Amino acid sequence: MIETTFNPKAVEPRWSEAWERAGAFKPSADPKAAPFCIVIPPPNVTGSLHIGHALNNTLQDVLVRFERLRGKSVLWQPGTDHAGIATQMVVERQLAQSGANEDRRTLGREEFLKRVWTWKEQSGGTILNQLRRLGASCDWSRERFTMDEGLSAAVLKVFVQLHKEGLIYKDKRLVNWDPHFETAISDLEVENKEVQGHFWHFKYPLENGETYQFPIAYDDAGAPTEWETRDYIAIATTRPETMLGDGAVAVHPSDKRYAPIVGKRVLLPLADRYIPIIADEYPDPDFGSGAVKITGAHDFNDYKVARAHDLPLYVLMDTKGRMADAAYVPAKYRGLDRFEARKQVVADIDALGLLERVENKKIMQPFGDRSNVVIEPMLTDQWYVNAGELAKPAIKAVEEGTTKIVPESWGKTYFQWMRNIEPWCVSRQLWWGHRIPAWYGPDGAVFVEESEGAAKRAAREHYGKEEPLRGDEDVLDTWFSSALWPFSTLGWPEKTPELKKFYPTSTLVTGHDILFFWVARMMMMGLHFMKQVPFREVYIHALVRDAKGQKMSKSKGNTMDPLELIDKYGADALRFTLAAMAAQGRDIKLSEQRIEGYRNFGTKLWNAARFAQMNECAVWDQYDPRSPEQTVNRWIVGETAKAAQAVTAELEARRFNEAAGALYKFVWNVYCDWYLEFIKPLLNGEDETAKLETRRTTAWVLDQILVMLHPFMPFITEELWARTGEYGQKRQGMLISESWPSLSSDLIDEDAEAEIEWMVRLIAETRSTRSELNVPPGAKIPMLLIGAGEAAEARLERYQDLIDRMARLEYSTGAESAPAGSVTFVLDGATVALPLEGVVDLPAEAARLDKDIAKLTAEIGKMDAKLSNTEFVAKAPEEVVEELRERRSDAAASVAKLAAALSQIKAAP
RNA sequence: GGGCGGUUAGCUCAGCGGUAGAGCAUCUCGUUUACACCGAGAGGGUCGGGGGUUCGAUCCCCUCACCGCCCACCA
Repeated sequence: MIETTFNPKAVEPRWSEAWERAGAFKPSADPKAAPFCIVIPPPNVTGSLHIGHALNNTLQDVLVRFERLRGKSVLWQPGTDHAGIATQMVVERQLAQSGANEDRRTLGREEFLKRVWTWKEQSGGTILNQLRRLGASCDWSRERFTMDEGLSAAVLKVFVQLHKEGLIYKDKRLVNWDPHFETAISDLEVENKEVQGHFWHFKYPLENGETYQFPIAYDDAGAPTEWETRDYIAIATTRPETMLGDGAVAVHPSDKRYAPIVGKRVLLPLADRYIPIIADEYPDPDFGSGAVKITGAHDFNDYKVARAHDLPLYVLMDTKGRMADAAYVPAKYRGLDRFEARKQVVADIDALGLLERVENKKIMQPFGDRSNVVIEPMLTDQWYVNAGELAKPAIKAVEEGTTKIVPESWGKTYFQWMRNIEPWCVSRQLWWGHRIPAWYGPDGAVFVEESEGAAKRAAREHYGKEEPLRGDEDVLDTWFSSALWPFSTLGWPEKTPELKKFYPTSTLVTGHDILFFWVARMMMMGLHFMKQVPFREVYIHALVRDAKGQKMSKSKGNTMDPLELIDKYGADALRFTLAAMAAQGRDIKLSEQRIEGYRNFGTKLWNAARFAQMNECAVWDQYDPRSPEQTVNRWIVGETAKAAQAVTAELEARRFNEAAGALYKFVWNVYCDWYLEFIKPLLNGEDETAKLETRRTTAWVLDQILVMLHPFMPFITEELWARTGEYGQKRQGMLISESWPSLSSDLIDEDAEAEIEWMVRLIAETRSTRSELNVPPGAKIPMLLIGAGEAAEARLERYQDLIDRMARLEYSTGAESAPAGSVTFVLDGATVALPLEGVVDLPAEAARLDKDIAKLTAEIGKMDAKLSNTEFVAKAPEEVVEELRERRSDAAASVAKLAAALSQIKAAP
């Protein structure tokens, strides 16, 4: 016997294990089955499952299970990402906390990496196990890691080939430098944030005490009317410490105020150097003083100006962001942290009387997305990928629709970024990651090869003799290996059968936060190395945001932990909620109540199955959905077909919320609320043929529901599949390997549909207009149909047609005598008992009727106005006018009915 | 400064040319009934403001306001 509620905790682990043991997650070997492949966005090994992962993987699993049920050969490729900075950070923190007084440097590179690997082996699998709890049906036997052997070989090959093609090169230019991790990072890893800062106005004195006339007042026409004599040029900066590295002061060539002094020199205070005043298009004459200090080595804009004017570049800081030990840095600043140096510079400028003023100002400042420290533009040697070149085919593929982005609007974002893409800095001064396969000779010549041996051979050829080589110390950006994920996980560079079968992959499911980081780069690498797009479709889902800073007041830090939610409500409830909320829009805010609601939905389904079992509705494998003769059965078969068509279409269109909603409505509002109620008389009746047909239909529909719901709620459906097989015919296999219903439209029986529609309307109307019945105060109203007195009889007459239909549906209890609290009437010779419900509060009913009448009358007035508008009647489609007329007459009839009921109530004692 | 999105019931959100929807919450009534993780009802909305197109606009167009996100070099 099925118990009254579903117990996810007991059931979920059992099925997870059974599925995996049966190999249900492996692609089917059927050569005729069409391939369907999704590569998982590899979570960081350091990660633990958050609600965003839960959403992302639920959607993937829905698609994967859906396509598997549709008979495709499905591969969902799992794995994890080594996450360079994040992982190194975790292990370094662990070292710091261990109290052993060790850090990365004291351990040395080799030993440190050993520790990281140990950590990875111990903890790296956590998140994949958490995904298993969610029910993710990845082919776990194919789990990959971005730093495992095969994927590392792919990275080597890609790097070397791109280098040979000139698409990877080493360059000295300004790069975003993270002084905390002491590494370069890419543009994407920089977050610009607005912070409260200052704008310091300095005076740089002209050489030899020279002066010029500077306009300080203008007339209406913009001509200067007043001048003052100046012996300095005013500049402003948000970063005073960089002034030590200034190479010039720039003004706009059209700026007349400074025209007299362009080409002259100013004294750079503190540094005691003279720097030129140059003319360049870059300064905006209307901003600040119109003059800009040019610090080529510490600002991206200034760098361009400095290069254009061939200005010297002064690198002011070391890798930790401390003032460098360099000849051009005055001794007193050397070794100071950049923020300390800033204070000191300002104080010293002030002491010289050269600080004009200080302004408070909101400024945009770059922060490292991991370290959260201020990023420093630094002049260093780094490896770059020529992204501009690789982007071209990647742009074209989306333009031409070879890869489709869903929802389409994200295409714009993709194009905008791809069309303005900058060289991608791929080297990182870290230890954890793929080491850059470059070796340097004594003269600095570089040899990029897949192994040290190959590099040595190349060097021998180059030098004509054996020379010692020094390997590159740096590692690659984590996203470099992630960019290869769709083909490296399938075995590339080997020519594996999986690669042949599953590349290009079918769909990529991801959040928009990694559109640039990952999706764009997979497109570039996939097209370059495979000559084909990595995936046919990119589905971009919303981000789940924690309601931090939002109205949900009571919260402190209300991030929702999916594992806790699974413990509390079950994986199915969480999955269904996420899918139901995954409308193709923006962000999702999740409420726990919603999950509770969908947990209840699971219970509802569970109890429908319980009902089926109690009524011996056993599965019959010979069941033909065309066979039923009873109206309700013909009707529900049609409804099932409609539901199946809707769910299929919505899933194909990736409207997960619509698919989930269609299932929810069908199960709860159609199958449970109406069908199971309608068949009770049949199941309790005498007609054995009808009874058997109804039982089989009930079981068949339930089966269809279980299959269709399985992608969303795999555990409860699999469990019910097994349970319902216990009392009927034995199941041949597990639900996960069943077949998706394909039910054609000709199963929809319009006559049955019409009859049921009438039934439903009858019942609804009887309920809602009960006040129309003439009943004494305090009397009870029969819920279904019948009242007492003349009005009730009039009603019976009015609904005779419908009652006939009901009779044909055998919607009668056949009770001999009515139980207490019910009324009876005779229908087609059978005595029908109906329960009595509801006490009528007459004054309240009268008030409500008054209100309804007023509302309807107003509406009728509006409709009359419209119908008498000749323009409307002339222009509107005929059916619209006709509909309005009908509506008007319906409303008028309603008013009459209501008025009659009102008068009856008023007449009552 | 560009670009994108949002503003719909008390809350969280769907819908997006043809009589305003869901879940939760609220109120009323109901458990010998598959399910109280339930059932039957009810209340609750000038679909952010203002213009326009249309026979008809929550939906399309323009504009304003507020909120959010992404990109960007204003020192």
